[in-house]
Amino acid sequence: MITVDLTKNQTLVLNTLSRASGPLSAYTILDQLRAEGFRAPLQVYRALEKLLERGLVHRLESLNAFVACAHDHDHAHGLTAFAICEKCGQVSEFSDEIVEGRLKDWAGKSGFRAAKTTIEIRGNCANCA
Amino acid sequence: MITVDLTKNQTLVLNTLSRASGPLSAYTILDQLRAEGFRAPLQVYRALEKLLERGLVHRLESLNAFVACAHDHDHAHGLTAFAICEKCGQVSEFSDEIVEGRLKDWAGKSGFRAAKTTIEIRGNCANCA
DNA sequence: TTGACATATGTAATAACGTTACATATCCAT
DNA sequence: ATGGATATGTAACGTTATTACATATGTCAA
Ligand SMILES: [Zn+2]
Ligand SMILES: [Zn+2]
Ligand SMILES: [Zn+2]
Ligand SMILES: [Zn+2]
Repeated sequence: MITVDLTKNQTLVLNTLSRASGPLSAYTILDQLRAEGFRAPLQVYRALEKLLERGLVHRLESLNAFVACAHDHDHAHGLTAFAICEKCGQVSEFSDEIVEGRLKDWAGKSGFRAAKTTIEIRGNCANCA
Repeated sequence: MITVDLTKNQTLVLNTLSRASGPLSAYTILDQLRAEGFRAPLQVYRALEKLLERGLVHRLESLNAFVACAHDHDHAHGLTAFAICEKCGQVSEFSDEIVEGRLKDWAGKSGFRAAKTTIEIRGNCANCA
């Protein structure tokens, strides 16, 4: 398994997300990286694009925000679901083969060719509920 | 079962979505309703808010867009999943009790209190694949 | 080494999506 | 009639994402 090095900007963005306790918007990342020389949103979006491709970062569609992958290595993701606490911002990442299978079954029966699936549960985590 | 009448603006927005062949953004709805006197985004967002509460409209988080509910009556929704064709824009709405149960199980084990769950499959429909 | 190509970066401007604030109107129950 | 709840009108603003164009850097083959 080959691992391509991250570029400078990709590394800065990934480190910012990894240090954060919850999801960050692209503009929050930008603000946190101004000290490192970032000046424009595109610098963040371009880095995010590559990090997303490699599965090192996930986009939370219901939040328009991004999180570092909870897994510590660059593994292939199956279908990943996210539980997002609306109080403390904590995000839990989990997979369920049965859910994945059922959605695959639906796609098979319907002739739908799935490219990307989003599962996001909004609510309150055990600590906050 | 009581049914509260929709207001004028709610009716206009719902009709616009019902006539559309796919999801519409709030600003597209606004543009289509300028002839009816709409002038500002808030007129659309306020109508959408009520329509979403009543389950007559759904928000597609991964698209920042809205669709009329595919069911012709104002029924209670279980967990609803959406399959969105990225080529023709067609949206299929379906439910799966097993998926719903598995996610509930995960929440139960984790102590997570779910408020709203989003499932969206992006890809190509049978006609477009 | 040089030129050609792909990839990465810098910057400004603009587009797209959503909310806050405040004023006015309408409906309905007392 | 009047007070409160709901709906509407309008402007201004805030947030999220993309387009366009220029510059820089790395790789590879001639
Ligand atoms: Zn992950
Ligand atoms: Zn929490
Ligand atoms: Zn529906
Ligand atoms: Zn299609």
